[in-house]
Amino acid sequence: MQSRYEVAVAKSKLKPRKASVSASRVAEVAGVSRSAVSRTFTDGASVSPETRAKVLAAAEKLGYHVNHLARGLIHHRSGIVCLIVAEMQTPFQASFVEAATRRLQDKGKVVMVLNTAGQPANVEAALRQTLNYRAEATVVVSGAPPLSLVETCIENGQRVILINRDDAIEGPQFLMIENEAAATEACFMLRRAGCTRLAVVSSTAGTPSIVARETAFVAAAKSAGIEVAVSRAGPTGYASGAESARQLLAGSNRPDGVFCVTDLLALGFLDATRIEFRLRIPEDICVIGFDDISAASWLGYDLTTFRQPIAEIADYIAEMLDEDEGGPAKVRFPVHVVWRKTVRP
Amino acid sequence: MQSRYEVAVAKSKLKPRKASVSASRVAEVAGVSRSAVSRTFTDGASVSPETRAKVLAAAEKLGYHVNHLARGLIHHRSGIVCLIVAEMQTPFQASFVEAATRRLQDKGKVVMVLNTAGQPANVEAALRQTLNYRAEATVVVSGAPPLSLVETCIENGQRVILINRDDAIEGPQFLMIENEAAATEACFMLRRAGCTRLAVVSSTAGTPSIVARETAFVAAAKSAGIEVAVSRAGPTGYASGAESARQLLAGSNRPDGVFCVTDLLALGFLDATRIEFRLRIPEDICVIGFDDISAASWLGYDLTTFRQPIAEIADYIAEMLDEDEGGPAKVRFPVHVVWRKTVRP
DNA sequence: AAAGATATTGCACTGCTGTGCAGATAGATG
DNA sequence: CATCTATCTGCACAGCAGTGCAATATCTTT
Repeated sequence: MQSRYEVAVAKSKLKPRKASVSASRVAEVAGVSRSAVSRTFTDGASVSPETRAKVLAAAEKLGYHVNHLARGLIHHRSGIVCLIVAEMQTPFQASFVEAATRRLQDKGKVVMVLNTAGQPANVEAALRQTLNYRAEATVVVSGAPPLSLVETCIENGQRVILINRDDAIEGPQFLMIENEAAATEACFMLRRAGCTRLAVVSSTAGTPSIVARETAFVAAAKSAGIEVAVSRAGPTGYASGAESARQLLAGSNRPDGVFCVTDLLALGFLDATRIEFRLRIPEDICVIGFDDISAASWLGYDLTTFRQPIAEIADYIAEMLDEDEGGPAKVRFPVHVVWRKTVRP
Repeated sequence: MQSRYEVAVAKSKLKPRKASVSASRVAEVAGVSRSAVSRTFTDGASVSPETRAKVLAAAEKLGYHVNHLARGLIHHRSGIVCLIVAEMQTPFQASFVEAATRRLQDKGKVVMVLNTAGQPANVEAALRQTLNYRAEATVVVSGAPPLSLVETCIENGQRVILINRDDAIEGPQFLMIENEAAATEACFMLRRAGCTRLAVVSSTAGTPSIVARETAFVAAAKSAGIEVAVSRAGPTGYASGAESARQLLAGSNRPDGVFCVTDLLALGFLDATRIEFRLRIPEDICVIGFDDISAASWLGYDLTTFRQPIAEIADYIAEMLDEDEGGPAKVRFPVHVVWRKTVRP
């Protein structure tokens, strides 16, 4: 009894929801068979012009739209691409989502955004959703996916693309930014500007990108015989950058060249340095950021930074999903220096 | 022959794509009927503990996940909510998408993001996609939807939610920000700070929100007997704000109180004012923005602005979609002043 | 132990669309 | 006019999962 009752409740909650018009309804109105309707909306199918016209007229009149859920069921292709992302209100992530949705739509795909809200546990739930909706591909922009689930996705015919990760697993495609090369270049740029006391401003987030940039910068400096001060004041953001400035500049041995692993960190660092410590940039301290978010080019900042090739990555993903064969397992994208005014030339 | 050939080509393009595991496969492995599998994954259905265990074991082993496309087909509920949005890399839009995806996911929905890429024509295509995927609801965050299509959506049982629009049409729900009240308040704040020469910095975008704020500010000033200088230097963004500063401050009768209809405009205005004209804020000019994007609270800006209740709106949408009956046709959300340092108290 | 109540289970049908196949129609050709 | 062919058309089945209904198994009660 109990369970019956629950069923009833569930049913009433999963209310009918006025059914939408189907192909059979259109066929009825147009006076043709349902097959004819289906063929009218299938590229390259054989329908006479008259039938086609009748169908289109009826469809227009009824407001018929092909049910992609049913279509996907047959073709084993839902047309859905999932984007798993956290912190999507931050400039960099937001730009990526924007670029990806645009490019994928151009290729006829549709994007489902799964927000992990920063909770690592949610990544698993998100991957399960990609399976539930039979997504053709999943792009993991942030977060650490459970590898066993990634394997399940691949076994189920899904393409899996991991951005800026480097796990030891066969199957997914890895798209990576040349973080190390950029960090090494940053070190070189600062040294050439005459900086001798280097620091790196990082965060406690510990994502692969952040760690790679931080580590590579320290290594590059070390190989030039320079010890680097590392500051991680909190999560990756403006406030942490400002806090790092307070920590690094309070001491006596203050740095004169700083690499911030993210533009947001850099902007916070810049503001605190100028406003709270009244230091001049780049005269007293040179600063380099990473990402080239739009605020980096604002009048008050003019931040020298590295541009991530967001559009190129989005293009690459869209192109690749269009092809039958997946591309190479690992692709690295170069970053480019954007020279502005926070480093002496 | 021609068409047959095309069919063949199309078929080869719509390649099989390794089929994913289905309930019948699980039933086979578990040694039960397909119904039992279905019941195991249906809340409140009647299955014995042993059967359930066998099914779960087989499902786990095979990596089975219920096909929500098929499930949606039966229930007439896809679980999909569409967000139609443009310019989603801007701070405000990005925050809204973030909040909406999070709240809707909490309610068991999944969000499909349709990027109109700023092309008005794409709004129509986006609405068609919502119909194709049988979305339960569509939230139009930006862009002007063709009203006839909106009607089609509603006739097909879809909920349609328009943000900051005011069209004369029955059916959709309108969620609106108290733009007028805020703009009027902004005028009052500036006058109380002793400003006598007012200006409004707007944009050429002409979206309803922008226009409403601009118009209400001008009207409020007029009723106080003040003529307002209006500047629209370009699209809604930092660069236009800076350009507006150049236009407004170049003349002799420079304003001493400025309402920028968007924070991005305000930040551009602030920077150009301070850096290029060497004016002090708030001593020489008071500035008020709108949105309370995160950059507004950065050290260098400290912008007095209005906070849009993003979280509340997202909550409201999520709650409302959960209920059977749609809420009232129009709901207005209040905005709150965030006092910082760009207006004299 | 027999009858009645209850919990499970499987069958078969539904929802929506795509498509192979066979039959029908129209057009071309000798 | 008869025959062949190219083009359409409709039937029927497939793809996946949910569910009413009837049959079966299990347990309770007298």
